[in-house]
Amino acid sequence: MVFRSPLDFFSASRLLLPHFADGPPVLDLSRSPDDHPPALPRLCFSAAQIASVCETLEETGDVERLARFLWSLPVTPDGRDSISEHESVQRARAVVAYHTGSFRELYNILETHRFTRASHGKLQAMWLEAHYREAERLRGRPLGPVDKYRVRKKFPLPKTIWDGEQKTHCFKERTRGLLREWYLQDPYPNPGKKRELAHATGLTPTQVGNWFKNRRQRDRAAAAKNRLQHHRMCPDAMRALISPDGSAERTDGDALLSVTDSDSDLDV
DNA sequence: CTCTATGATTAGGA
DNA sequence: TCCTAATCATAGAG
Repeated sequence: MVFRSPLDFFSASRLLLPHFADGPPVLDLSRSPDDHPPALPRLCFSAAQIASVCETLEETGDVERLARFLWSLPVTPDGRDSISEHESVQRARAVVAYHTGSFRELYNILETHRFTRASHGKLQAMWLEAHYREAERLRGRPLGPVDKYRVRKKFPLPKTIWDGEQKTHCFKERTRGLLREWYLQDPYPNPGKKRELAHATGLTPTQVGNWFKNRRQRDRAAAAKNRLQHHRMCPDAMRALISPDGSAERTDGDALLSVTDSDSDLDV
């Protein structure tokens, strides 16, 4: 036995890293050709240790060193060895491929290994960024939101890094009805009320907050538009609405009320 | 495709 | 921290 604990191995591997080019000692362990995992403690231990090194290097963001470390590992092309089976190792390979611009390799890694939910966010971001960059290079100018949308449509996330969860584009009608009711009663709910509403609608408090925020913003925008339109149609009447001292404070408030019915809320 | 509606995110202020 | 304004993202209608 070479290393007694993960920490031993890790600190050793950090020291040895520059010399790994000729093969780290830990890899010289004899191992059975394949798939009978007789659960040799030594074998599993080593692979797990390598995985742990990958994780740590990935966390520190030292991609250079991570790349060198991966380079030093024995690689079977099909990636079916006990080392490659560790998610951390595949994730590390993906990170390195991404940072070196080896997008083909990145896609291949992401498509051919199943990753757990905890990795999904980061891997999804890399998948998308890589495709954006390729598309960007192809057309020679930065992508706009619509271009990116098309790229996402063209290269859907592989099932290996996406559990199929979909963002809801619209809340349920009942939910929106509840939100509207509460909004009319109080457009600025305190945190307690937000939580209550969240519970009643099944949304998160943040979603409730977003909804109110968007609603206020869109009411104000519609109010401003209305005001402009009225102003154009009958400037004199509008002037009459402005208070005698010349301030226009009132118009905001009453426009705000008038707008709620411009939003197809016929059913509240 | 464009336009619209609507949920989410971000930057900056009080 | 919560707010606003601006903007992004995305589904659906036309």
